[in-house]
Amino acid sequence: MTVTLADVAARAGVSAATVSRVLNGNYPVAGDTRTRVLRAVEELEYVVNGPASSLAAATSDLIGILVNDIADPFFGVLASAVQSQISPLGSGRVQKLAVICNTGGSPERELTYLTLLQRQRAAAVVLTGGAVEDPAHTRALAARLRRLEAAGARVILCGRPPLALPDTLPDPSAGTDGTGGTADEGGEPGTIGRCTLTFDNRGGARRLTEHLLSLGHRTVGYLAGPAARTTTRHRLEGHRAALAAAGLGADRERLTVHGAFTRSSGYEGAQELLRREPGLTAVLAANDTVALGATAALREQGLRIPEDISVTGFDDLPFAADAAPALTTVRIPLHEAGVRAGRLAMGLETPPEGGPATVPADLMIRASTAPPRP
Amino acid sequence: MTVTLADVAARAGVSAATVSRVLNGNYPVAGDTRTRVLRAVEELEYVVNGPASSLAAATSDLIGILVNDIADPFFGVLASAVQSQISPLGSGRVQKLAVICNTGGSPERELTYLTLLQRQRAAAVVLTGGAVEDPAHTRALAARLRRLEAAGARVILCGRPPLALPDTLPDPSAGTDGTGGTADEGGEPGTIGRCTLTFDNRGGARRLTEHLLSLGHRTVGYLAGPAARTTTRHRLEGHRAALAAAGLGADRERLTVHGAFTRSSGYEGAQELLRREPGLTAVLAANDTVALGATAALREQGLRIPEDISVTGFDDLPFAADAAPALTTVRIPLHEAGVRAGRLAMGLETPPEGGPATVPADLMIRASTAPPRP
DNA sequence: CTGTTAGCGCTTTCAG
DNA sequence: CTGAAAGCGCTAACAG
Repeated sequence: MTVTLADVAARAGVSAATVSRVLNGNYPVAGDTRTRVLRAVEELEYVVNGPASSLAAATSDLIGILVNDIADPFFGVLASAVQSQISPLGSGRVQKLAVICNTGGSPERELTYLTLLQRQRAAAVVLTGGAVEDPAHTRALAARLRRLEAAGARVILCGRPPLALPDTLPDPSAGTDGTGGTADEGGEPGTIGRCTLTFDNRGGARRLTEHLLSLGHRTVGYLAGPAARTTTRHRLEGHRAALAAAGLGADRERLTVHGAFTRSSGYEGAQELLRREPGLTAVLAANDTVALGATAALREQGLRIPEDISVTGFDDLPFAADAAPALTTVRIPLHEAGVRAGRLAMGLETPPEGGPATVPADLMIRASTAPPRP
Repeated sequence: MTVTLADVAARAGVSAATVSRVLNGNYPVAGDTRTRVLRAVEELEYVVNGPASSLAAATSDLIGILVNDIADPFFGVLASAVQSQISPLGSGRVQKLAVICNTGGSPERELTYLTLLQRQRAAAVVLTGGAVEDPAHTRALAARLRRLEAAGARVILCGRPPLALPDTLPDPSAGTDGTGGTADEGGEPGTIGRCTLTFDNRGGARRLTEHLLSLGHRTVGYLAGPAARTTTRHRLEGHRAALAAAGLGADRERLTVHGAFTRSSGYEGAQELLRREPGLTAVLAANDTVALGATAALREQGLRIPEDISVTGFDDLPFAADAAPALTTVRIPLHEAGVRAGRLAMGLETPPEGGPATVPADLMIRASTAPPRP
């Protein structure tokens, strides 16, 4: 019923092999034959059978992108940027399709998707956003990624640190030089995460906190993300490092509230923070979305921003600059990072020399922060 | 090198057929044999070869989702909702993968992606957002979709009207009853778009405009989306219908500026509108993002919102309620629509009876609109 | 430059 | 309930 290569070959009066060659353009074919084949393809409205060619060629043109939730602009921007490097508009015909996987932050789903992608023989897999910090999961994840790499897939980590496996690596220090060993050998330790782009979450949070301190704030609350995630931990560490440097280390637990990376979590968290410490003069949120929720809650308490209380976000998503007041935050160049990840996934770029590349996180001072009231 | 079905079969001491059967669970297998096979699968870390099974079974577990740009929350929310219905967490094991395709609004890319998806033998294709209105493109699109359906893929339109092909259909009226004919027969007219969810863009825009008129506005500008797109046209039509009903039809062209669905387009458009008509008391934007840009531009001109000028959006994206002032807009239940589209794509739900289903668009009156100054 | 020949790894009748 | 056998549609040597 459906037209196959053989049909095209018959119509063009050539062999199937020849048709395959003109279609893939990876082998010399006489210009004349070529046009004849192309015409037959047109006339028959022939469309290659992807699964069949993937099977025969042992490759596929799918690239997996794991995200927490594609509805979250953080991941949307990242995924869109990755896409821009692997999709049809680009240079040449090397076009891959992006399989977007919503993990919802669930370790099990992350693993499930990885298996599904391996099943599809994905050419590459991009894991975005922070990782769940749990030894068992990390181990399982490393195993899956190793298998994926052994199967020839490129693995790119974007927004998370390379996998730390102290208890699995024979010699942890060996992995650091970054250049040795091939991914094809499977079990090779230190291999996973060679293609890594980490975000400078720690540095960004530190600078953000320093900014607040320099404005004179001394009683700052922190709306942290979900526990056991690298993003949460790193941002929190940066924040506390800055406080500690200013001699403000004490009382940290009381002024930290954990929650999801959502607006409602920010809304509730801000209320909780205020309940614990009515004298709060600033609130740092885990990200911009959380900051928006916090802002709403604080306003409802009759507080003006930034006159009565300062608020900061993180990520600098598109809406941050348009919030009122415009949100002071930390800009992570998500688009650029995504583009880079996309290029790595396509093999257009070589993995960063000397270990993971760090994506900068720059302070964006806007209108939501000001000195505390005297 | 890589382990295959045969390896598993050998290890379990059964035939390949049996392994296939337990893996697919679509055929009775003795409980004992079953566990033996499953154990072998575990031990060998066997992962099915997707392309091979797709080839053999002539099916694939990919579902294509065409979006303008996945970084745009409008599409992100939609795609996420579709995902929620087709992905691993759900009921049963029927898990499909979502291939997200950024068309960037380009007709050519839309067609290219459709071909790519057909090549992958996608089980379904969901086209989201407005369609480009160009006879040639519509014709080409219809042809592609028809082929896709003929190849057994389900085609779902989400956010656009069914394909209008007056010049191609032998009997346009025949397609309207919606129930006749099977998609499998190919050329069947009236078939395409049977699985359609249209958004009530016209009604939403009309209600929004009526709201402004009822507040007393008489000089309202309109920041329309890109020309030749159904979304743009329908929203504009609704807007003008409301104006006409109020006897305000004249001078429309002058107070309408077309632009992209972007913030910068809103920013520039608002400036242009103000240049053309300094006495403007309200600006309706094509969507929330455009409204944000317009708001910024108006503020820079020293105008307060809503005291000096009212602004409205469209879509009610998450950030609309958090804008300051909170944006009056029209809520399109994107999540619900996406869920429905996902279910249709999975064949979990039957196509809407009696033609395209209309997704409502409700007015959300918030703080960005108020009566004009006397 | 082109044709022939084997498979790629799985599913699926058709017989047991 | 299980096995044997015949492809699914394409690619990739290998000869010409």
